[in-house]
Formats: sequence, structure tokens, C-alpha cells
Amino acid sequence: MGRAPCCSKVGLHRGPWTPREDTLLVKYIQAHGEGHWRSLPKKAGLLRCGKSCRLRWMNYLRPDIKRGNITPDEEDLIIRLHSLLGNRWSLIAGRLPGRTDNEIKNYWNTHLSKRLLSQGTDPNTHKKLPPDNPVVVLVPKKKRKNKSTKPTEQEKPKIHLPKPSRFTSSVCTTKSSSQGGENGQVLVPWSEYINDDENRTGFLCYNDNHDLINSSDFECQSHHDHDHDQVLGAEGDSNDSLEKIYEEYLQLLKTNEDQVQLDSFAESLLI
DNA sequence: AACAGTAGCAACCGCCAACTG
DNA sequence: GCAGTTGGCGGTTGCTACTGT
Repeated sequence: MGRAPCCSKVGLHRGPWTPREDTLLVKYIQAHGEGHWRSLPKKAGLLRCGKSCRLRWMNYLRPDIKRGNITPDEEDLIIRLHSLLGNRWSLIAGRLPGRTDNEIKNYWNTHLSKRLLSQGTDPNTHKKLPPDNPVVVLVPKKKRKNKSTKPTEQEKPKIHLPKPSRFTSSVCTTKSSSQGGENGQVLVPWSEYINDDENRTGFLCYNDNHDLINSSDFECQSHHDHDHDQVLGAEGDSNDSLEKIYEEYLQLLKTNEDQVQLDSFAESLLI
């Protein structure tokens, strides 16, 4: 029994990704598409575990990633969605176009949970804490060794719901060439080169000589699932979609104190 | 200037469900 | 139906930058 590890760890790179590794990965995915993560590193010439490649792509290299600060609207939506969905970061991320589950999870852990605590709200239950009972059990960072001890008390029963799929995937092509990867051109996230990445979205392009090419030469085509389009709209309408979800949720809050209604709203988000 | 403590976040780990033969 | 494989998720770690002393 036992599962084979996802990859042999011997001789594989770990830790932060280098621009060169990013380049290789982006090039490969542009040419061959996502998927087959296990075999991808070898084919792409990367000394990385497939899982690591997938994570890097999903969280940083995808063209539709929105870098930069979380806006107050997004913050509010995260808090509301968290109160409905709990720590299901991928679901929450699915409602925030361009944001990744990892980003939202990190943001929650470092900013939002602390803020809620400081406001006297339990970040787990989203209920007001008794004023005289500072349950500021700022979960001490414990060095994990024995994972078998699962959290027990007040743990919500595990619900197995259909896994959501990302609402979009994008393919970037240059206007000047039919394939983004042609002419040795490579897309690299802004953040790789720009430090003041205030709400910047997009990629820089450079060729094999690392000569930067104007990213305005790119046009991104998002391939949306129609159903998701109806819910979230196109990429450019992300603010609208946020507001729509807000509105819907606020209406429920106003008109209904029935938890069942709210639950069904949460369920609807899962589809 | 040097050091210690803290915060932020990229990356890793282990588990699980879906898929495949 | 079963076992192996793959992809995806949430929790956690550990590095780095920042801040305070």
C-alpha cells in the first residue's frame, strides 16, 4: 500500500523559482497547455516536482493573475464569503477574479483574521466575542511533526461538495505572431520586474535575449465557461460581479434572517 | 551599526477525490 | 470493484524584509 510520492525528490530544485525556471515553465505551457504536471517538468527541462510547477503556474504565472493590493471591496467580500464558506479558499478565490486561493489564504491569515479579532469578532465563527473574554488564542505557530492530530473541538463536519473549477483560463498571444512562444518570446509577470505593482495585471514579454518587449503587443483571450459568465461576467467586469454577489448577499441579510436561505445562497456559490 | 523580534508570503507537505485501466 | 495515478486543496513551514531596541 502507500502512495508513491508525486516525484522523486532526488536532484530536484526546491525553494524560490528563478526567472529562468519561470521562463521554461511559461514557454512550455504556452506551447503545450496545462496539465500532465507529473511529466511536465521533464519535458520542459525543469528540475522541479510537477506539483511545484503546477503551484507556480496557478499562483503566479497564469496570465489572468491579478497582482497588487486587495481592495477594500475584495476584503469585504472575502470576509463575507469566509463567513459562508469557511476556509474553502479555492471557492472564495473562485469568486474573486484574478485572485488565487493561496493569496487569499495568506491575506486572511495575516490581515483579516487579525483585524476581525481586534474588532472583537471570532474569525472562525464570525460571531462577536464576549468583551470580557478575549479569546485571542492567536494559534501559536507550532512546528508540525505529527499531523495525525486533527483539530477536534468546534470543528465543522466535513462536507464533500463538488469541486469548483476555475472560472477562466486565458491564452495570451502576441499580435505580431500567432503563438506567444514564437520568436522565443516569453511572458513574465509584472511582479518579476516591477516592485510598485499596485494593482497591476499583466505580463512583460521578453525574448531569449531577455530583451523586454512592450506588453501592449499582447492581447489576452479569456475562454469562459458560459455558466460562469452569467454569474461573474467577463474578466473586465470583475467589479460588477463582486457587486452582484454583494448585492445578492446583502439582500438576503436584510430580508431574511433564516439561516437556511443564507446556506442555500452559499450552496449556489459552489456551483 | 548590530541584533532580535515580527510580519508577510512563496513554497512545500500530506491528504483526498476523481479519474483511469 | 480495485489499485494506481493525477490533480487539487487546505494547512503549515521557513525565508526574507521590515521594525524596534
